[in-house]
Amino acid sequence: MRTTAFHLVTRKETPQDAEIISHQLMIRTGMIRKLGAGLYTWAPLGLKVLQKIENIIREEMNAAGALEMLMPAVQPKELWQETGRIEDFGGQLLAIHDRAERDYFFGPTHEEVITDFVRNEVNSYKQLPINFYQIQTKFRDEIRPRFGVMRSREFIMKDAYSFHLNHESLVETYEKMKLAYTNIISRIGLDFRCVLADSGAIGGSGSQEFHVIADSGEDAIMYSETGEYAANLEKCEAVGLLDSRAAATAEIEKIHTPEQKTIDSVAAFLQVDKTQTIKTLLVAGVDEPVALVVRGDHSLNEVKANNLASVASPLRMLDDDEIKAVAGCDAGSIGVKGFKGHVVVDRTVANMSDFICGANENDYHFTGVNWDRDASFDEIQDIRDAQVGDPSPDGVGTLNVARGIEVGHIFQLGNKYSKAMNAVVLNEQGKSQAMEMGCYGMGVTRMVAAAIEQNHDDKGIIWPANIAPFAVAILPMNYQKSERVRRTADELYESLTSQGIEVILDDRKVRPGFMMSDFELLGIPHQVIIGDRALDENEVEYRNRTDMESIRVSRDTINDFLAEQIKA
RNA sequence: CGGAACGUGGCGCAGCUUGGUAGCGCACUACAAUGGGGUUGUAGGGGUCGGAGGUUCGAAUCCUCUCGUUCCGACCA
Repeated sequence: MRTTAFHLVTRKETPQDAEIISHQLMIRTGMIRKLGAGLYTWAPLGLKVLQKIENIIREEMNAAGALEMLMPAVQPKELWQETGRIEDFGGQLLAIHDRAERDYFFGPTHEEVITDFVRNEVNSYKQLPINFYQIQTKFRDEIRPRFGVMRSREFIMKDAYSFHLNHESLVETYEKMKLAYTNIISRIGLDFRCVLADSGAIGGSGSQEFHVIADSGEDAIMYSETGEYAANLEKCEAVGLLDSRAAATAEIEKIHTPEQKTIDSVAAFLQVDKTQTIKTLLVAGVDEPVALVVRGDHSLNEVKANNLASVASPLRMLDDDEIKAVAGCDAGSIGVKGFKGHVVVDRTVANMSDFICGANENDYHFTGVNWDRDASFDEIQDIRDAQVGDPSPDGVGTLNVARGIEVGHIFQLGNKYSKAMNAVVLNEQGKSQAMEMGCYGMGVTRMVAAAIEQNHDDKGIIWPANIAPFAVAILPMNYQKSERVRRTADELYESLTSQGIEVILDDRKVRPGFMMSDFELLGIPHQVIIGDRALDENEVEYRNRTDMESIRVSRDTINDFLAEQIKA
């Protein structure tokens, strides 16, 4: 490709509305352009990268035995009524209708459609297991799209759905998909981690997420520093920190604590460590208000709380008026002693003694509180966020934290959808049986952004070799006037192209500095600078985008040299 | 959805307080010089100021409504 025949529009200035580096660089290089909130046009340059990622995904999915197909993006509302997921997805569903006022959703995911397809196509256990996938545009009406294509509303996802006669078969395919995902992200060239995850609105029994490690990641990944354990913070088990409850040593005492409304201020006021205090949070429950109790220095894990049977879903904190009605005081003084309602305590809290809590009366706290003697709880649950330094749940090492970008999520769905939609097969005994399902998502457009987050410097993108839009950039100095430079550049271009190497030759009439800056921004892995200066010695210059060190290479051997570099 | 801000050529911004029918940088076009790190000069093209309504002799500027965008919080590939 010659730049004059390509669409290359770079920008020197950082766009004002781009927060993170990948978004900035994608706009500056001209890979994407914004059409509206969370809507992006993929320019030819961006699409090249996107398609490379798609192809890697295809190859690995095919190799893992999955079958590519394509389902409609627009889905009849009736399908969603069958599974009752309209509520789960809520406002994220883009509702549309046709001229006859029939209702549709623009698909945010395709469990319903595939299950409908399979219930009609698959009738016998002999057709199982089977795994279908597609690479397709999805739409989720995100409340807050941001970070360019990292969290856009319209995006491209690879989604796969597997069907099985039994759980063992599901697990087998699940493991295959896990391996395929590992291969895909490795081939793309990114540093990632597979972690335990909450299944959220998709549902099912078990799931794992694939996170590309990057400081700008929206998720916190907890991992054992010395072991194998890794989990999304929202899923990461927080072990109880006290082995057993010490005997009570203090008498309960009501203390006047004027204007002390936060754990920090109460602890400072009473001159105790925050670990001696507890925090009581009131949320809406299924039957009655629920008090969720965590240690003062811990934070409530809302995903875990949301998953509790006694807690109303979605999780909702009581507002000031409700708190007053339930506890008889304001939010800063709630406590467990005398609390009327369902009380859920964190594992750590269950083992505390002589602790401090609110007195359910404004400006008063209790000290020396002890379970059984002074207060009681209904359940012990893991409801807090794990913290750096906590013991790893698998007993190996302690936890540390990293930021991650979720690029993939695999689920063991079980029969949630097949039961709801009556997707059954006849088993060997001729009996009707709901199929077991797995589903496996991967954010294709997000992967592009994640790759940039992980591979850039102050000059621009540094593409991993397997997804670079071009492998080689030929940068001729004074292409327009120097016959010699022009001929050398053209010859090299033809030669590399004929070998199937993707080359971009910058034949624009621009100054050297401009051209070099542009290609540093674009991040093409291998760059060849052709100028009269080196040609005087029958040489050209080679630079690798990673280290940017110039190497003089003979004009006669540059072709082989490049082929070697690309292979390496 | 709650909180904040912004909307002026393709991009980044000034002008708005103290109304008098638009300006700067980048980009773009032409010519010339330059020719190894976003060079320089000259000459150009392009906007009626998000939209609607109002106040006024007169509105980018004041008022009202509306649409859009972005940022901070709860969701997800």
